[in-house]
Formats: sequence, C-alpha cells, structure tokens
Amino acid sequence: MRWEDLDQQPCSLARTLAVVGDRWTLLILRDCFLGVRRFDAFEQRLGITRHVLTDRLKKLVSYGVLYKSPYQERPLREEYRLSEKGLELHPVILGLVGWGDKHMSDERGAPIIHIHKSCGQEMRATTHCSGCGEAITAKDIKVEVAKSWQGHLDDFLPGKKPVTTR
Amino acid sequence: MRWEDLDQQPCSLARTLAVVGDRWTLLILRDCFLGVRRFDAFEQRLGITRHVLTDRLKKLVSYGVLYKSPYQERPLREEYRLSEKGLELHPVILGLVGWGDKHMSDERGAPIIHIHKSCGQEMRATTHCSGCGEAITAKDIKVEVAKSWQGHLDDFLPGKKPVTTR
DNA sequence: AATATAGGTTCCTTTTTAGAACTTGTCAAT
DNA sequence: ATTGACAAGTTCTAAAAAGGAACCTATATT
Repeated sequence: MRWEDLDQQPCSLARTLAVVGDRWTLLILRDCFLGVRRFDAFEQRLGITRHVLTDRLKKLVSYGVLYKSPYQERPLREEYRLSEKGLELHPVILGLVGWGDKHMSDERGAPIIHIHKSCGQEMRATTHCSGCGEAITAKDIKVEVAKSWQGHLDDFLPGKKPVTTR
Repeated sequence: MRWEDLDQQPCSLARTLAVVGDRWTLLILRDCFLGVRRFDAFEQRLGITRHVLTDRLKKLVSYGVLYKSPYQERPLREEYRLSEKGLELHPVILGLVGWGDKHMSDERGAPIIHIHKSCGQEMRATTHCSGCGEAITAKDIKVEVAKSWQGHLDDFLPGKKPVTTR
C-alpha cells in the first residue's frame, strides 16, 4: 500500500492516519493544544527541520485541522490555530498521553497533569459507550461491517477463529 | 530532535509515539485488534514490506505491546498477540477511528461499526473525566506541570497568552 | 548600510522505505 | 531422492523522506 492512498482506504483508522500518522504531526498537534501557534515556536520546541514543518502545517491546513489566521500585516504574518475539526482530535491526544503516563513514565511519574475545569479534579481520560454511558475496554467491543459497506469489505474482517494448525 | 530519543522526552505523548508513532505501527495494531496474528497475514492485509514488518513487530514485542506465542513446533512458528499493555491502546484506536468516521468518511459512511457487547448497541467512544465521570471536550481541560517535575519543565508549557504583536 | 525577524525555500547528505530475490527448516507429493 | 510449498524471515538495490545548513523576502530598527 502506498502512503498517498491511505485516505482512500475503506477504514477510518487508515484515513485518520493519512492526516496524523507520520513521525511529526501528532507532536505538532500536541503543541497546538498547549497554545503554540507560530512557525518558529514549533520549530524551536520540536527541533523539527523547517522543511518538514512547512510540509506538515500545509497538510494540516489542507485537511482543515488547522487554519491560518493573520496576526499582523506588513509584512503579513499568520499563525496556525486548531479548527473545530482539529479540537476534536483531543481524545486521541488524551488517549496517547494516558497510555504513556501509565506505561512509559520513569520514577518521577507523569510530567503533565490534566485538570477538569468544571470539577477541579486531576483526571485521566476514560472511554465510554455512547449508547449506555458505561466505561469500556477492548474486550467489551465487537466489530462488524456496516450495512452500507456489506459486499465490498468481506475480506477485511479476518475469520473469527484464527486457524491453529495443530 | 532525533527519533530514537523520543522515548526519553519529558512528555508522555512523545514517549507513546516512540512506540506507535511511525507510518505503520498503528495499522499493525488495528489488525491485531481485529484478530490478525501471523506474519504473512499482516503482510498481505497491509501491503507492508517484509523488512519493515519484521522491524515493527520486533519493536512492539520489545516494548511489551505484543508477545510471541508458538502455535506449532518443527518448524517453530510463532504468532503475535496483544499483551495487556497492548490491549490498553484500544482507546487510542477508538479515538482515531471515531475521528475518521466523522471527518474522513465518504458518502457510504463509516465502514466498520462497533457494538458494545453488554448493552448491544452500536456505539462511538466518548471521553470522560475519571474524577467526576462527565463527558469532556478539549476546552474543558487545563494542563499543569506535575509537582514531581516542577523546576525541570518550566519552558515546556508556553505562556498562557500568546503575545499578539499588535 | 547593516542587522533583526518571521516564515519560508534550496541544496546536499543521511536515513527509511519499497520491491524483489534469496534463505531455512519442515512436510507432502512425484 | 527430488521437487515444490509454506511460514517467517534476511539481504540486496533503488527510491522516497528527513536532517542540516545556507539562502531568500519583506519590513522595521539601529
């Protein structure tokens, strides 16, 4: 599979990765969520090369995750801000941070804490079913091909029981 | 910043990306969650080159996200399975899929649906505060440096109010 | 006239990835 | 006994992406 075809794949995960699935994009978005908006600020904080940064910002703008907003004229200078679509990536960031807090921390623990403004508590993100509101884990979910895709995706879900050769 | 240093960064997002932040790893993990376990199955489903697949599987095993489990001897054959640590990446996958379902679908809608086994309903994932249980969005959260890191991370959070030059 | 600033672009080198062929141990068929 | 198939790799070369440094443009400041 070539990378440029990823956003045409019949899989929402693949299509999302076409936008955020490279080496740098999620780090750029992390900084966006922390309030970073300017080219040189991203460059200095991330140690990314200018060439790659230009390319990633362009891509994020073209997908509508960020938008450019002028903060001065003469000479025109623009900053990059999260769109509504971009803000909706926050659960992904929280998920990655939460896993890292738990599994990748050293003896000093998590470097950053998240405070839920409305209840004031330090929080981690938990994932719930939109239907019943209950918290879920991987084993609580099963997947099926959507009706509108049946017949076009038959080989996507592997056989339920992987064949054990003996 | 070089990629190999990412898992030493004082940021849980960066450390998680050291494990899953490259072009292919999350697609491999998607297939793991769908029940794929064998080298050649990953290869055929993803169209990934064998060289890169070998490397990514090795890395995932070394980080404890997958483990190898023999399914035959003579010749020894092993399959790759999600560890508990790997299963805990499910919220990340659900977050990415959910965003793609909403923002990257074509006219046929989401290809795959998720069913919450215990309530039987088709679901999307929602993200909640572990403290009060309420659903949250990006704007409901603020971040702070953890006490154990104060003094070592002062420049990580940018100034609250980005300086507007005019 | 020289310097600084923000946001790039260009050029060259190094690292990754793609694509295809080759390897190894075992079994089944000719 | 030889040939072929299978699973899970490894090894090669070529192409694509990323790293690193210098250069560019418009404006404002010294």
